[in-house]
Amino acid sequence: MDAADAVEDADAVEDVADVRERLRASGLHLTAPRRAVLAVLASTAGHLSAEHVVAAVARTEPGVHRASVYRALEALTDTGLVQHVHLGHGATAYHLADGAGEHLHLQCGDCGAVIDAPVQLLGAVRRRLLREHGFALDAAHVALSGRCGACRD
Amino acid sequence: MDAADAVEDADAVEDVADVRERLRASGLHLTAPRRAVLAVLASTAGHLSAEHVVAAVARTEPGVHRASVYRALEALTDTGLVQHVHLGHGATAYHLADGAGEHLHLQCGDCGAVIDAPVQLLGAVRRRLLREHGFALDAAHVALSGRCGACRD
DNA sequence: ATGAGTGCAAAGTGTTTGCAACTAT
DNA sequence: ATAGTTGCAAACACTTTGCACTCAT
Repeated sequence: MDAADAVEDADAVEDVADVRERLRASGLHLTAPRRAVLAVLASTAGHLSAEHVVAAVARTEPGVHRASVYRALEALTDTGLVQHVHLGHGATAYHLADGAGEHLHLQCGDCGAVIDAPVQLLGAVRRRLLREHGFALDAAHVALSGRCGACRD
Repeated sequence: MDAADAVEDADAVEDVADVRERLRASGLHLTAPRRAVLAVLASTAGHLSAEHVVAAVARTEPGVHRASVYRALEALTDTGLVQHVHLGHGATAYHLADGAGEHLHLQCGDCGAVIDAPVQLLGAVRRRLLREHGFALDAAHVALSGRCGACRD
């Protein structure tokens, strides 16, 4: 996938046919709960907890059960459409997989805010961990903890 | 305080009088649950979940309640005697604050193993985050996620 | 048609809290 | 004496699971 379906302004996951296609590749169906979950994630720039998604989905699709949202998030993660970050403090956060590539996450231990940062920030560390510890770092999968500028008054 | 106290090795946290001193500095008492929790942490090199500590404490001090262990871990953390790491997968892990200084943690997403690594590994990243994002990284507070050498086969 | 997916209720972790009784200082 | 602490039970937040039914394909 390159020039043809290259990344435009429009987010690829908002294209229903494309989503159905990707799900089909894994033998999965495109259902109302999954569509609703994707819509919620697409409508928010930030990182949402599963419970937050549950609440948001309830507004447009009142019939959708909490468990279905959790299962939808899992299925969409498996297909690569959605990604999640484990936060030290609080619940797992979900966001659409942006075509641009992964980003890593900084979480403020005081206010809880999650800040995005470029992955390459840990590039050198990743190489060193691999070489010296045989450890293949997945930098985007957990948020780095610390204190944000606003909270360091 | 019995004769056995004289036999302890150099580890400061194993010195009961010293521990009492540090707790006192915060107006805290040295109690049976707290002593038991420290003993458990001192007897294990690795990182223990709160529930693991609960189980271990139950062996020597059957009367100690689960809630007291959680509260003891919190109190001991506040005084700096104990530290904890948030793991992406699974419960928070506790360990004694080693006088040598902090170390950071690598967790394998496959086998769950927690590997220690030197803090300075993230020294450059920490400086850069502070300068470019105003973010004060606490590198030891969450485990970095990835896949360990043994699981990459 | 048929396997994938759903809603529901219920259970499972991991952790916290209100409160009366207790104890280290 | 008097904070600080405990045990207990119950609540808590987040997430998973078994099951019978429904739906996308």
